[in-house]
Amino acid sequence: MASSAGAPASADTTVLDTLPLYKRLLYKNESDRIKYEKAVQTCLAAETERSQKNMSMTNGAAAKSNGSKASPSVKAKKTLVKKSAPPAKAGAKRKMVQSDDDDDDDDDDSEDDDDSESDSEDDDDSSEDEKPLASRKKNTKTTPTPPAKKAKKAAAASAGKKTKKKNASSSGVGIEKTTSTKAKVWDTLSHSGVLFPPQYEPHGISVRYSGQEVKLTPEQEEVATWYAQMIHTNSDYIGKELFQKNFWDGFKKILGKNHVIKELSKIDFAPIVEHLEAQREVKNAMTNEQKKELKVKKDAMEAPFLFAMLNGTREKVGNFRVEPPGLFRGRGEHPKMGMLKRRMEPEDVIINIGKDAPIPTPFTHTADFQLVELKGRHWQEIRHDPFCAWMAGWHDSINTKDWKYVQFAATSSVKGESDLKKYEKARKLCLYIDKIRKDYEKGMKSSDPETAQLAVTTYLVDKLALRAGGEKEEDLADTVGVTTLRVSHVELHEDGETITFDFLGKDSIRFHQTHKLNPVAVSAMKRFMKMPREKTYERGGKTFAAGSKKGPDDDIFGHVDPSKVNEHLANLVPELRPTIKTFRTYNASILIDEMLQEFETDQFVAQAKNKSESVLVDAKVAYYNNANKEVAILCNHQKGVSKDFDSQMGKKVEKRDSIKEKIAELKKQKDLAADKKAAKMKALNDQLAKAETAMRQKEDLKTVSLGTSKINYMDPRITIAFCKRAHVPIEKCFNKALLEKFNWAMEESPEFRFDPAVDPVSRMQQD
DNA sequence: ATACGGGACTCAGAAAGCTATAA
DNA sequence: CTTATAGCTTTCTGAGTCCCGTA
Repeated sequence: MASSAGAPASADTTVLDTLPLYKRLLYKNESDRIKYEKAVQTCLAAETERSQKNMSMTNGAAAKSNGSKASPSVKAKKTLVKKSAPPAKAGAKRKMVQSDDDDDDDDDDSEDDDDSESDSEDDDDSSEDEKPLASRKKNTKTTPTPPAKKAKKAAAASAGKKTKKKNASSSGVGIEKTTSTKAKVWDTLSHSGVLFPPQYEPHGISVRYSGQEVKLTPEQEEVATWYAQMIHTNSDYIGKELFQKNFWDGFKKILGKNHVIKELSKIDFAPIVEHLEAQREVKNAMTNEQKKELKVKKDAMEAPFLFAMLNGTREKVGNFRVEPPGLFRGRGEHPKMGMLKRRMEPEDVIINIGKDAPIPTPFTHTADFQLVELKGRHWQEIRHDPFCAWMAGWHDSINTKDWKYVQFAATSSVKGESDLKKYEKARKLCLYIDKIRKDYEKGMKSSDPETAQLAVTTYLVDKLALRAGGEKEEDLADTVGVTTLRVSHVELHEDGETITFDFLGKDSIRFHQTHKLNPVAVSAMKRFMKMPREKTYERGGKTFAAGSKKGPDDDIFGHVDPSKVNEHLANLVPELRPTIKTFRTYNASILIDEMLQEFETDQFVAQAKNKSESVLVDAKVAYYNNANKEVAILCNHQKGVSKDFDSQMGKKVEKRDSIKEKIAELKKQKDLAADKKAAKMKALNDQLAKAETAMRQKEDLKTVSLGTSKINYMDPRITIAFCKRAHVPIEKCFNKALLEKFNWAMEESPEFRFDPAVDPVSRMQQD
């Protein structure tokens, strides 16, 4: 793998000097390069050794090592592996490692206990770097090696609030983070608060009601304009009965009793829609200079809100703009779609800020981005809670239990820290996954229904990366997760192991997949579905009594809920306390880690001989994106098919066909010099290949969204290590925003492995 | 209940592609 | 005829939005 870059250098220049710029950027200096290359070699050798061992042990591993030699099958195998048995494969691999050095592994476990404790302490240390060492040490560790489990239990026993208060009152220094209790986020915090959306500027245009012009008050007009806006943008919501009903309920109140307008269907919003269309045209007609000028004004206006001072450091703020009023657009069949979302006022907003920081002034702004102070107004509350990372918040006016928060941006250090923690937790799950799997494989055979249901749900979480699925109120969209799956959501096939899931998950995104699962789990599910209803509940105004026969709308796993599953996981692995969510991160990361591990630069270069470097890099990136795609499929990250997908696809087909025609024509052509003809042919063939790749990509990614897994699920260190190993500029995989967000991971070494048991660096530290 | 992470969608601007024209 | 360029159109991308779910 490393040999391409390890070519002998001439006497006066180092190898590093001979590399193209993007490769040079990967290393600090020549010795750094050599170090990396060596590490890569070692890592590869170890990997080869392991896979050879695996080959002699298990079938799955044998398939793997065949695959890496017969590269054409790699892709096919990928799909197979992913579809049929990712955990099994991953498990087999880790099992190998563990059985190799059983003693080590036991040590790993106990050391890890300490790790998870000291992890949080480390964080404290780093956040307190500015403080005198003495005051740090005093507060972080009391005894050299406290029995971790004891500390945790003791801490867990005291309620979160209490611990919080205690810490808060302990003169603010050194928060004991021995628990999952919230940690102190800041000592000092200052910021500019929030920016309110512009006040409504009436346009004075009427609607027609039964053909008659009806004047509206500014307040009524504003609401009518929201609706007109959705007509204007041709929104799908407009056609929905529920949307219309909810809108009308709200609008009716704004109109007041005895208003001439009595029915929504008789209102003609056309005049306002026309106005909006005219406005859009004006906007589109703006010259680039005018646009730029506006942008400058906007930036200047927003500048004060962009950053906050957190413990003396300037950090970027996320969403400081208060959400403007409008019509609520729920996802899927949301019962509240179309309801009026009212305007938030300073009196609605709670500010969280340092005691010594100046209290921000509430501002709104004009259409041309001039700040306007909201005089004589006040905030709902000024809070000084250093255990909260938010700077402002307000109650959502639609889902009144919901809160909206102004938080730090994803690129901020606080978010980076919690990101790292999330991935480290998921990584450690690798060390316990065998234990968990053994537990649920045993559990699903249990005759105790709760034990069996806990086991099967955990199995599904591990296998399919499903979400938890909490109990939901009736006034929210009817979506489910693993613990709330209903009888009608699964179809068991004849063979007793194939199962088709079809349900709406988060955001009402359809999960429609067929899998071959563990027959024991499937037969257990069959049993659960035939069991009498576990508990009485109400749904859709009807009461379902416990003890009766289950129907299609009944929960399959009536004995369990997310907290029970999470509790079970926590009891099983008290050192880590993984949750259902941890499995999603774990599964996504381990999948891409293993897929990228199978990429071998040398082999790749050999295949791609006589290709230009940029083509080569493109191909590597395509390999990466394909792995990313598998993760997105695992997590069921989808995107809506754009309205003109078909026409766009049609164009691509046309283009390909026209190239084909040109090739056919060229073939017939006789009166052309052979060399010229060959050159043309090559160019056309390249074009054809490109066009076909583009078509395939477009079709493949028609409904798959890669971004979400890249942002939230795949440990960035895996990607960074891959880029370093394969000599792909990191910018090809991470855009500007992600580079910034994953700043914490950039120094990762090329041999990084997600599984700490396999990661050379983690192993070194363990020795 | 609170706090936060995750999620798809939207829209504007950028990039890429296309066409007409001129050199 | 090829090539370069300008000016337009289409497609892609990223930032921002605002809604959803978990612990």
